[in-house]
Amino acid sequence: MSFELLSKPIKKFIYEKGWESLRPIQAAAISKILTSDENFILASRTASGKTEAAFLPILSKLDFTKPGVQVLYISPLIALINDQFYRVEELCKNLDIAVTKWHGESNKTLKEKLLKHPSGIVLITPESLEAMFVNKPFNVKQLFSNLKYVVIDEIHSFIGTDRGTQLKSLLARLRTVNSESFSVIGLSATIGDYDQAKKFTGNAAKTKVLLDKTAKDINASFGYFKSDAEELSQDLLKNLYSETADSKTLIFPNSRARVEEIAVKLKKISRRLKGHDNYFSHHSSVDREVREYVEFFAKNNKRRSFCICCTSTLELGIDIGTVDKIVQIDATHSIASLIQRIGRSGRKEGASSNLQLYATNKWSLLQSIACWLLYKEGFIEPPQRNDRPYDILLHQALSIVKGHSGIKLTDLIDQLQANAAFEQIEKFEIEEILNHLIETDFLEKLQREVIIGIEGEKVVNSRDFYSVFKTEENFKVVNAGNTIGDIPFSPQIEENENILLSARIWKIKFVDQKAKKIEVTPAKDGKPPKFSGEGGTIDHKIREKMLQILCSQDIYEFLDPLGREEIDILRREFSVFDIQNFQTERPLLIKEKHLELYTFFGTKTNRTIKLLLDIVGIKNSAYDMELIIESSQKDLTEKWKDLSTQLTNIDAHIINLLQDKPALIGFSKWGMFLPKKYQAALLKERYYDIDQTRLVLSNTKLVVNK
DNA sequence: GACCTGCTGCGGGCTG
Repeated sequence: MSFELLSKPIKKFIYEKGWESLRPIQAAAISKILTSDENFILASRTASGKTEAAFLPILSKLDFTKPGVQVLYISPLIALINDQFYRVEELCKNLDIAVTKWHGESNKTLKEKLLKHPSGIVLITPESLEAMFVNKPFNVKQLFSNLKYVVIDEIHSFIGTDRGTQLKSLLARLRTVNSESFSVIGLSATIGDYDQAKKFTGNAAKTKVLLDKTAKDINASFGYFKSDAEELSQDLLKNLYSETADSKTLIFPNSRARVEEIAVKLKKISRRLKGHDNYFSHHSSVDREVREYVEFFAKNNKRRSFCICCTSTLELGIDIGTVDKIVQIDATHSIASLIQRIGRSGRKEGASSNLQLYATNKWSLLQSIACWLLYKEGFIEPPQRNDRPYDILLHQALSIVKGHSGIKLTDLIDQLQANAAFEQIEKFEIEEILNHLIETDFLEKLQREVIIGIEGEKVVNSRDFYSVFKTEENFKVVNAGNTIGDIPFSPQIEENENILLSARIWKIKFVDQKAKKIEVTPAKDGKPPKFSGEGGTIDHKIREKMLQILCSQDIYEFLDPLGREEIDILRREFSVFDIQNFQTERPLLIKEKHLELYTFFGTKTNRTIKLLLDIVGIKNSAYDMELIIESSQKDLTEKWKDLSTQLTNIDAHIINLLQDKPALIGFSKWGMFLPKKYQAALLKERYYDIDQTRLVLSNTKLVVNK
């Protein structure tokens, strides 16, 4: 049915490809996109043909002989643009439609060609689009004034994030140069909140979700191997080796250090047992060219087994060919992440996914089970709220002023106020922030116009201006002229220390502090580099599920005997509390000298509770799973009832806190240039969770041990 | 006890 609606050349393309039928999401998207100008979110699992679902109808529908770029495809990753370029170009090859890659690593001559003859399809990153607004505002108009469609790939990676707010603002700015209006198509396999996804297009009322819930079969097994924090147990490694030696595997531990540990140790085992040598590591500290080689190897090798240990660098849709098995070591930090990772195997039609889970300590075991059960229930955590992004507004204000090289202050205010990304920010707030930028010399006022000020010049002319996220400073690791990767400096980095990187072992020969360079030679034994990081943000629902598991008697068939035994031990430990309702009751362990409150709340709620306890003067230290409280039970229960009253005055508390610890705003790259009041508002919305805390404080009953 | 992402314009030197 849908097929008949397509244009002749597109039908011919499908015949020639030998496709017997359209996938469900494609059939749905074709009939909807061809017959309306609404926005759509295409939600269906990985490798279900979403790219074609968007492009087949768009290519059928539009007249590409018209001047100007007709379709803008936006991706969070350069690697994804490079992959999609081939797919889109193949679709377009008989249609005489120009397809241009536009990102920091793409060919400049081809970019110039596009500027001379704007037409066809452009594939771009948000940062490159930002740069275009800043440096080539005239070209933005020339290229995109006739734009008909914007396709956003992996749209979940933008929703609720700073980068997403930036993109949303850029789309709003594109609309102001667009002669008619363009439609937005978002693609994703993991949408946690459909209403938020609809809002992302800038017009929720005009956005429809097309959903294909068909899931793949998954063969899952789960092993518990207790290990210490430094090194994995030998039993786990042996088991992992035998499970993966004869297949194409992706292994996801949760840190770069552990990636290196596993890659090196499995390779050692494999050499001893005369197995294959195709063990790789893939994460942000591995040199880009080395990573590209690993991706190339995986994609182009049909028969040989391989094993890539990786972080979330291989979580999104980069094409690495067929993978037989996914290994997850310890709990993912979100269900969305688990779904993306599972999606990397069994990509072929009809093939099922194979998942092997491991846990190395009791809390991670519990969290892994919670994630797995929530995954099977179909739960995906909602994205973070980002309703009043003052920091991104500040960044966009600088970007607009720079792009205009002078703009009337009232026009700037109007533009920001009309921008859908900032719709919840009041006009007087915009004025206060702009006035602050003028006072701090980021902007300079010349009668009615504003231009970039002295302080502003320092940031807008930097290469780092175009992104809204922060990056750490690294040292380059080099062996005989070959770059192996980039690692953060730590006290461990000194001559004659041995480190692991890129699945190999190195001895440090020379550290050049000035050039930020580390010379290394191959070695036999060593340790992973030290990487620093904040703890992850765990959703409330995962923690609640963990308590539910402890309170239930369910037996988990998927879990190995050691894992079941560990869960039994945990359940016995918690049986001293008589928890009847896992949603409203929380265990409070009374010890001789202190109290241990097992909150089973999400990370942000834990943070907020800790802040409130500090405010009322209850000495405490916060850990992931528990709050250690140094006060009497009587004191705590009395003040607990009163904690929520502190929430009424939370703004003043947070402002005070910021005076003492200005570094708290460090999570936001542009937030540090805001007035303190707005920094506090950012902290309140993004670092703490006031609403959830209010809710749990009014509902939660502390249950003490028998 | 975390992970990830991207990047201009200009000038000078070199290659074909």
